[in-house]
Amino acid sequence: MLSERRLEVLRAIVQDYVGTQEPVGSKALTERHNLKVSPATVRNDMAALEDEGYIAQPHTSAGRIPTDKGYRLFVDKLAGVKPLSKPERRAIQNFLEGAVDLDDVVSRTVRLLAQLTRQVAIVQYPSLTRSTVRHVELLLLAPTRLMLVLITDTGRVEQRVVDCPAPLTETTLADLRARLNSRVVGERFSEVPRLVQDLPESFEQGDRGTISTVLATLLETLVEEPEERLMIGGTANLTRFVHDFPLTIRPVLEALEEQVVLLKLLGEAKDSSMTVRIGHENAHEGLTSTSVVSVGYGSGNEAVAKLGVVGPTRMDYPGTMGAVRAVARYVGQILAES
Amino acid sequence: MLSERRLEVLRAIVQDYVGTQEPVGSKALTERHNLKVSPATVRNDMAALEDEGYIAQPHTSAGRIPTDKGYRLFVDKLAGVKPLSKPERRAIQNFLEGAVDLDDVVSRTVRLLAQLTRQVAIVQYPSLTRSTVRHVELLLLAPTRLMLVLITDTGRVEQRVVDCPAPLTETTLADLRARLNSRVVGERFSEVPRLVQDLPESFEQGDRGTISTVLATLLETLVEEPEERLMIGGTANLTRFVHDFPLTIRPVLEALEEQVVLLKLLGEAKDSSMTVRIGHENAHEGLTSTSVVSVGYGSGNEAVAKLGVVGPTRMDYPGTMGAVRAVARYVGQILAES
DNA sequence: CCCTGGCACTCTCGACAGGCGAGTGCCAGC
DNA sequence: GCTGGCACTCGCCTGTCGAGAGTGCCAGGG
Repeated sequence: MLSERRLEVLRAIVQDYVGTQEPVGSKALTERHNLKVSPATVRNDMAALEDEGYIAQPHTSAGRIPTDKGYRLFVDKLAGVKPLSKPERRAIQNFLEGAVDLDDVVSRTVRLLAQLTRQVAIVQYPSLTRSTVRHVELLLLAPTRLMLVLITDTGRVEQRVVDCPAPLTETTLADLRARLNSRVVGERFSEVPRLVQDLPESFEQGDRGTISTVLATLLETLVEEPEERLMIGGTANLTRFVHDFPLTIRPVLEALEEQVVLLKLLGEAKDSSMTVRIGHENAHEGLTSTSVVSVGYGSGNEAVAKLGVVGPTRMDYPGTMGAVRAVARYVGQILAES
Repeated sequence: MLSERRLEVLRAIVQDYVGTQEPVGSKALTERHNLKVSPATVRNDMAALEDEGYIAQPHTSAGRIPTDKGYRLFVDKLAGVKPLSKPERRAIQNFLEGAVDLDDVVSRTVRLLAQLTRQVAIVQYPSLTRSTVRHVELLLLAPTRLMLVLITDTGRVEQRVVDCPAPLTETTLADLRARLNSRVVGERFSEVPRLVQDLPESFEQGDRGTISTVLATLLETLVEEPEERLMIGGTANLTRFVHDFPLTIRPVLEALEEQVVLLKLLGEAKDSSMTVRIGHENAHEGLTSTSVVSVGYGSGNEAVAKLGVVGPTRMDYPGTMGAVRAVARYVGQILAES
């Protein structure tokens, strides 16, 4: 186990390195933090920390920088979550309250998060699986073609065009619409398949094929989660780290374009509490020099989706975590109101 | 007026520079293109081209590179549009046909365009103003709160929550829904205000306020074009130009995050034909070292939106224009079918 | 009149060497 | 167990130099 002071030294190293982006030496440490010991002592501590793998030197005789393991310890034991200031919280609330629809909420959230953390922000759209049905609409486009519109309690809208095997009359359609809605409105998506299972049987023989087709499309939309969508923003912030540049930024931008990768990233943390994945803890190899801070958000107690930021491992963890948590909280509120 | 051969020299310079990304000298030119004259002659031509402002040298005694003016001449007079190969066209069609809804069409188009051109792709969602109404749906969420859903002929869906001044019954709502749809379905957005103007008068006194509120929201959605949305992709391609790097990429990423800027960018070209804006021709200062190739696309003869790519001024114009044109054409087809 | 080969000049780029300074590890003393 | 001192290492910066590429100009030839 590391002594109290050595932990203190590690904390100082992380803080200084995050601030200056440069390897930090023993002398600078004693000057900037009042550790009440001499540089020589700190050097001994640093040697110990290096043996344990918490810090490393880029080259012999340069200062030390934290390793992934060092950041991990810092986040777990040494850092709190820095709460936002009153004005910041007011600003968040004001900014989010102006949103007119779900797309707008998400896009505002992304911009806000990117601006607050000065990093790349990722916001997942409220997930379908945990949502409930608000309404299902069916529109006849042509005798054998109709459009299915699904509206969820989170305000999300999905639509599909369905080609029917046989023509359908307006009356049959109205009938189907009414019965369908009376069964599924207010229900969770996972319940829907069970609830509509026997619906075709209550229609005339000739229409059953069509009804089944429509229902199949509906279930597809619900179950397959055809696109767990998300929005990202603040990619320009990547350019703030000009040092190790093109090498780092390229794979990150590529990873960010792969929605699948990002969804997996957000999905990896099982529960909805705040999660920090540092450097190589991220499975995707384009992101091994970045850290991901994510948290669930939702309209009620339960999280319906996640949001977070991606930044260099050398990020201001307390500040970032504070911003992410605060934004998630307010977005939850906004969703609950609408 | 420039002689035939000098134009040929300019073309050669542009082609070589686009290929190699390096200033091109007189000797290399005569070797790679059979100009049938000596390097010395080419040097004289180059001096003339430089006097006219079509090319420039980064430093004394380096090769020449084209200026914005040079690219402009190249695009206008010297370059054709390079048609895509059969397999490429097949691939486009196959890829786009798999789309399930409008979002999917747009997202596939973006990815496709980014991949084909190896540049940043921008696709605007089909615009509301030129669209027609397919259906308007009204749902009662609470006695004084309803949701308005607008579906356009391009498959786009907009929804708004409306707070009513007075409670509304299901029957009145059904009545409104029916009358509203019978008037506006199939009509252009610009016609709608006129068509619904006298609608409140046909309802009972007590409901008129509510009806007016609903209609006002509808008109707002139609007219204000509250969000001309678009999607971008392929930003990782920006990192292919590692040379002048952080300086260039930063403002570009920032500009790309500003949807307003991009919409203006696409909107600037008045008609829907292929437009190329080179370097400083772009109003936004973050984009002065990039070129934008854009074209309108639509389901019928008329364009409903635009798409294009953003890349460095030193891009392969014929190839890029070919890809952009082809993609626009196929997207139009897909939209027309659905 | 235009093209051509030759020549001197300019300028960038990479390699190399030397000096500087930051930072370290170790040791003896308190 | 902490501290000051000291020798050492090594990366970075600077200046110098030579090579190479490209140019502009000029005189000669078709």
